[in-house]
Amino acid sequence: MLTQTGEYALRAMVYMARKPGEGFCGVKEIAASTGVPANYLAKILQQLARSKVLDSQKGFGGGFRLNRPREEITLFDVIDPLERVEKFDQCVLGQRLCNDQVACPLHDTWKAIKGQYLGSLHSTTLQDIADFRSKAEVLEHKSTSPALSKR
Amino acid sequence: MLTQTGEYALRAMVYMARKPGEGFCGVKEIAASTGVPANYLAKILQQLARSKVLDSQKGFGGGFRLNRPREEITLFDVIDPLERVEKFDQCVLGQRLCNDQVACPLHDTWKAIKGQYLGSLHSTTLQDIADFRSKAEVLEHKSTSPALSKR
DNA sequence: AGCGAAACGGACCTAGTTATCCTATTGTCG
DNA sequence: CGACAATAGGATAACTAGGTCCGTTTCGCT
Repeated sequence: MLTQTGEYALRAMVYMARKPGEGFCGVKEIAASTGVPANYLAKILQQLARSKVLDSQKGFGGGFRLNRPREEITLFDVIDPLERVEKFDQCVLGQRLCNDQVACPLHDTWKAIKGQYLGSLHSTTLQDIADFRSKAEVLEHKSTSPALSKR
Repeated sequence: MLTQTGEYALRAMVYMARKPGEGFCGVKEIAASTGVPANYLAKILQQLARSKVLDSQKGFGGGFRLNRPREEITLFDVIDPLERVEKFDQCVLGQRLCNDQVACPLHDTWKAIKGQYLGSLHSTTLQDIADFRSKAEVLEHKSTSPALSKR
């Protein structure tokens, strides 16, 4: 479903999206909080920076931060630069020619499955994830919730 | 979305499901028709035989065949024995404890995405795929279609 | 200007997946 | 029974993804 790399990227992005404030956060901090190997995470974040999802800053006090507001970054934006998405366009049965007109037996079925998946990735933003509150939290703050007025 | 191995398995199974007759088909035949490396395909089919999706027969005239009627084999049955499905149960964010009660921020979202995918795999049978007719075929046989009376 | 903290980039190592090859083993046919 | 055709299964090679290491560059701070 997700490669290890894609999963790591998601962990880091969710971490950053949920962290209050606008400052840069360092690789070490993110790695420690998400359990991702620091050196490898650095590579991943560099790729995300290259694809303009993240913004990076060298030197003291530097690190990474979201390059756009949370609600404008989808799960697709995070995963797309890291996984072999070109395979998505290729026919599962290996036919050279396979499209809506000339289709392999699996085409319609697989197109639907693929569509659902990509649709979900495209329609879910980091905002949606960041807004999440566990049931425990919801119960705890049910009556006197200041956090919900954020919006 | 699918590993190479899973894709190859699907190709072979669709081929067998669409092939008329009940006899065994050899690895070489399937490999030639689906473009899958023959030796590797043999390994895959052996695994599918071990997981009771296929039936195998050694010796002259031997090969593989579906172990159950087409309509009782789902895409999930084909892919499940070959891919690391245990990962599906693990929290994407890496939390040791993550379930409906105590959940990570991604839990609900990812559960939905996963559910759609697995649901599709479970609800699509080889019969559904085998029944497929391309638009060209549909047009060709539109008026005098004997094939549709199969059911 | 000099120091240290960070990302950047390249080289390299490791492990898992994909693919090949070779030797059994088991079946059919003459 | 012997020849042959097929799967079964083990060993191994090739490739790719995952992961580490180290020197370089860029920045903030004093």
